[in-house]
Amino acid sequence: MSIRHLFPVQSWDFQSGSIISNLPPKEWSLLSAHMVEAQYNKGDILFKEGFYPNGIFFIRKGMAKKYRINKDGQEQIIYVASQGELVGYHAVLAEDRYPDSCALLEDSIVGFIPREDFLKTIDYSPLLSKRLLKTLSHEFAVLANNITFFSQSSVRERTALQLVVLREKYKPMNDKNGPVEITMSRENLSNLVGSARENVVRVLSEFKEAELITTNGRKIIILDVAGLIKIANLR
Amino acid sequence: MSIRHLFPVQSWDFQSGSIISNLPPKEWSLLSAHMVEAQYNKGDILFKEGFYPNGIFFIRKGMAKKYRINKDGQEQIIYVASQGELVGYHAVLAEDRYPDSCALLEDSIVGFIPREDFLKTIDYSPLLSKRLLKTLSHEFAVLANNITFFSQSSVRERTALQLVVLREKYKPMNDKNGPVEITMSRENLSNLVGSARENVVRVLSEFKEAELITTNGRKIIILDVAGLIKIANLR
DNA sequence: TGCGAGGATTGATAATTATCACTTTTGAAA
DNA sequence: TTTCAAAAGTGATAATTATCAATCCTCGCA
Repeated sequence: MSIRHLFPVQSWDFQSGSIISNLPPKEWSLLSAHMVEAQYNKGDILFKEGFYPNGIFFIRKGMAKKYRINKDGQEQIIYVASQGELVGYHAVLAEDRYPDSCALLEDSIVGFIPREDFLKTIDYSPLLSKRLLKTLSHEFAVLANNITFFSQSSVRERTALQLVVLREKYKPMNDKNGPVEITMSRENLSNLVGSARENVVRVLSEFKEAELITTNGRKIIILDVAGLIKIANLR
Repeated sequence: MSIRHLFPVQSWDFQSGSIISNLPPKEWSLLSAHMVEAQYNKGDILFKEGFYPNGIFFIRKGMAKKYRINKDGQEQIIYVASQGELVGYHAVLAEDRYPDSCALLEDSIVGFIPREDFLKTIDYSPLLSKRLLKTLSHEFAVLANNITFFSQSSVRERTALQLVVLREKYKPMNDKNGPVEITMSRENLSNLVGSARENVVRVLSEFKEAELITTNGRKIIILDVAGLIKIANLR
């Protein structure tokens, strides 16, 4: 079931996949000349905040979290990147250290493109430049959304929203018919929602009671997206 | 007094001014070919969320807030842009509506550059493209900072941080020696901090008691930046 | 120079969220 | 299967933040 008529998915999604999808052959061969694909395990770290970047990453299969850890060790997940998305390009383009860290949420296949190839392809291709400008500008809108929502919504609303957003990301891993299963630890979910685990768990219990979701072991199964969207109370 | 050794100013500032500062003559003449400069009054609106952009704005003198308003009418200030900064380019580059609104915080002089000239200059100038990519990527880091700080810090910490950030923005309007005066309504300050006016006022009273700040009428005068930075408790 | 509307402040209290302590459940390994 | 460490869930309570109701100040304007 698509929810585009009920919920502005794109307002919460970077759509970084569109940067390289259907790139002309010449561009793609320049970019992927030295691309190395590798298998990663759940929990593996692609890059860490504060380090200088050597290249960018392409998530061919799997899912990753972009997050920051504050001085108290508290983690905040900024974004969940899924299949087809690029990560790690901000630091390269800003000519700066990584502003966040990135770890895999499940076993994944990830391509690595060296910094030089990425920059060279940008120099060669106005199309790639344009696409990057477009995606980065769109990301601004997504993050502005996030800031507003974070500062003005309750834990209950934020949890409902994140479940709706996660549902979109976990869709490709699920049976096309049938409800979407989200396999994310309560710890990660609360770091995404930006609240303590206990609070998020209590909200989940409430949602379960209201039959908006159900659980199977540790998995969260979304039963009523429309209901969750209503609770998220966007506008 | 510079606080760069105490506080990472750049982590909280878009630095969009660097996009057009010292642009080569040819680029600048293309970009500014039809630029119109105008005087605006405090409170005037440059653009509104949801509208399609016709061009970008250059704040020659003054200050503007970028903000979003949620369905309850609650305003969240995303960013305060000051002298020398560009605003409104995200929507043009994303080929989308404005993700936020922008209003002037004081009487200002603002230049308007038509969409077409901006895009044409980007097409012509790899340098401008590069600078935009760099600035947009840097903005990502700033917003990621904001999200983390918003979700993990108390109103007291957030208020201290914003005062430090605002001090930098209000510096140019103040006597080079002497402390910096911030002329911002408590309403705007609390919309920036992301809390109710009353809470922010109480925090200000506490800061005043501790002689970190003082007030003169409605103006806030920063007396002890180092103390505020300590309270902001960054890392 | 005094007036008044809007902005700033304070106090009291309700609602939300964080934290700590503990029990139950889960799922992977023996 | 059985076991057990880690994850999930629950309850009680503290801390923070929001909200409502007043009152006090400021500053532009008559």
